Amino acid sequence: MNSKKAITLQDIAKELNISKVSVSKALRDHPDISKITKQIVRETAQRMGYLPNTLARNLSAQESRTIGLVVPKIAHHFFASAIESIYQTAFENNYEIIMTVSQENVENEIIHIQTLLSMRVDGLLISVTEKTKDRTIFERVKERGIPLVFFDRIIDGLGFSTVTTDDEEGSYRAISEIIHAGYKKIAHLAGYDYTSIGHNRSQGFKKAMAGNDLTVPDNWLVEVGFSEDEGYKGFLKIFRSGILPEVIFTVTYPVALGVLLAAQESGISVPEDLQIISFGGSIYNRFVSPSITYVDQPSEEIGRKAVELLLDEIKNHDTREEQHIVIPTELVLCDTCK
Amino acid sequence: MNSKKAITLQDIAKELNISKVSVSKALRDHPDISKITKQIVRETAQRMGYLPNTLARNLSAQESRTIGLVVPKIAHHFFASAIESIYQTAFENNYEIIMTVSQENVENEIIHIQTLLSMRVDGLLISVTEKTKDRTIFERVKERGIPLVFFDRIIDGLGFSTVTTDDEEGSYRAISEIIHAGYKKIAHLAGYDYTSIGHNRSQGFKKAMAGNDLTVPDNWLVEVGFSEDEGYKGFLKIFRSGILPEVIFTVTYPVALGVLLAAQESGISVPEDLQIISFGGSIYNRFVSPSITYVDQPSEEIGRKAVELLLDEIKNHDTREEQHIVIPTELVLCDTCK
DNA sequence: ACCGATAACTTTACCGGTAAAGTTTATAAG
DNA sequence: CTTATAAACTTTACCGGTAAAGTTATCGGT
Repeated sequence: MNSKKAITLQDIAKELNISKVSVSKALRDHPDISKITKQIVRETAQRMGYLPNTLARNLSAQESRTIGLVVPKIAHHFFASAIESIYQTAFENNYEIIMTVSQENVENEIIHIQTLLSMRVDGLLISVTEKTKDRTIFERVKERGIPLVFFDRIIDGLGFSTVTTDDEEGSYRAISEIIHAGYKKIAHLAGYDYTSIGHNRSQGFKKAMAGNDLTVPDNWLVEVGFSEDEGYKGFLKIFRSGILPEVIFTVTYPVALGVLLAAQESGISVPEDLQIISFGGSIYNRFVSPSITYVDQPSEEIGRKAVELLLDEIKNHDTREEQHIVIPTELVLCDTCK
Repeated sequence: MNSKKAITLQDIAKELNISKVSVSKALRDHPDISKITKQIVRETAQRMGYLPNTLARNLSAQESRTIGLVVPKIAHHFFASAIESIYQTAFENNYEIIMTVSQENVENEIIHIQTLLSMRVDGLLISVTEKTKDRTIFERVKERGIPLVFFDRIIDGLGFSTVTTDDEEGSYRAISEIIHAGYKKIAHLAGYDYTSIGHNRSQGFKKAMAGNDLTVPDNWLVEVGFSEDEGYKGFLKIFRSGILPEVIFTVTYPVALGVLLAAQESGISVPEDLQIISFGGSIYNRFVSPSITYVDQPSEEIGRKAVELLLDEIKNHDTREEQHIVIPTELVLCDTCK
């Protein structure tokens, strides 16, 4: 029952008394080989259950038709959905994806990038962890000339292309809109400022507040991670600091859920006593009560664009300039912030 | 800016005026090489940014330390969570995962399995689509002697190991429990009977009903797919057929959400007029209103066990017997079925 | 002084493909 | 009747590693 070694070109060649190169050519429909031989070879390969050895082919071809993907998490609506569309788009273009998960851990991220480089992927698709600051590994990738596209959570200034949502603009418009709806006391559970999305979403928030002559007390601007847990803690920080705002704007959807939970446990009713608005939603949001008003990120589009951009860079290796695609978002009004 | 070809053992060898085999041995800490040389080689490799070519290594070694994974979907709580734990467990054991997504499509599933075999993965981890009936491809895998472990959605009778939840028993106990709580009119949106989970969950349901001398009218037993969409349609089928049951038991959580949505749109209040109970839950369920009583599947444990079992089979290739691990579930009471 | 053992390499061969450069035979052109 | 040309192969070389076998130089034992 042991794994008998797989059929190779040589096995087929021996069977037919021709050279393995002829078999290789026949299967690739090379003009050197006659129609009859091609036919026979194809049938024999089929019959013997031949499957080409991708390792050998890629080693020889010096390309792998494989893309390396590094994401911080899977079980998070935005990523699950973006990943699904990345897989779909790659599949349609005949590329394989090798995905790795950093678990929001910087060391894992580095290990995974190295592993993917070792596997000689044709390009990299990366969304960094919530803690990534050090750029060294990315500079190394740059030196090697491996195409890389960042999506959603990016590192800029390195000359790599990026695909993001309009974090600043989207936040700005969303907050402006609810200010015009009459809310004035707005707090922000922001992402760490050294993360691209943390910084940009926070910028949009600040601009909207400043543009409407509203000030934000220090303890209404709290830096947190991107998880539910962090939202929970973040709410308590604001709650305990004294005065509760009318609205809390959160950097991600899980953070909003954390706030919701912490508020409920603290005896604060949402949306009666407190409004929540988040950047990013979830397919489950419409079942959540109260459903949270959110800035919708088109996750599938981000995934698709990221793959397309990367494939473009892989093909037009030397000619391509770095590109920065920004995908517009829109505010979806739900039970909160009415 | 083009991708300059990567550093190889030969490059390091030339730099140091030794043979590439010595470099290879030095980096692998082979006893043939002196301490001083090893030191120099390591430093030089580091300095030159050497990363081993996994393709070449695996081709030569005839093993890849890679597991092929085939799942039907990602953006579904059970899978997102199981996948995350599969990745984690593989990472801890120094294995890479190559995941592919069938999108519940049988043809894709076959293509992906072939691709993974071509990539010479050391083993396969598969959860089949909701439509998979044909066993041919799995028989081929068996013939090749490649270790394969099915998880959650399995095909049995082929001699492969499986990791599942106690679908039948879990359903049986859950339904028995709510019968004892006083509910008698219970419908079931079942999965297709040729799927393992569809069949087993349905069996458990039927046994519980029969065991309590309850009959199930034909139109209260509807076969559907595993998605929200299917739940929506399934509810309408029951709703339009005349009499509404007190409880609808759904084969998956997304199906339950579909029922919830369709019920609400049809003017049926949940949980006042109708109870829902589902096999499988979601981290978001506690935010859903009404939260749905569900049979909890330990998705992380399933993922972890599946990887461990597969690694075991990869290592003890010939000696291992097929194993069938069944992981117990428990009923989690929420807003429905009180 | 000679022999065998050992340390520290080097050379050769192979993994399973593909590209490039032969080789043979039939056929068409001059 | 040569000779160039094309068709249909075969041979050789290479991709970047690793295992196995071969090569030196050194050293201790007798």
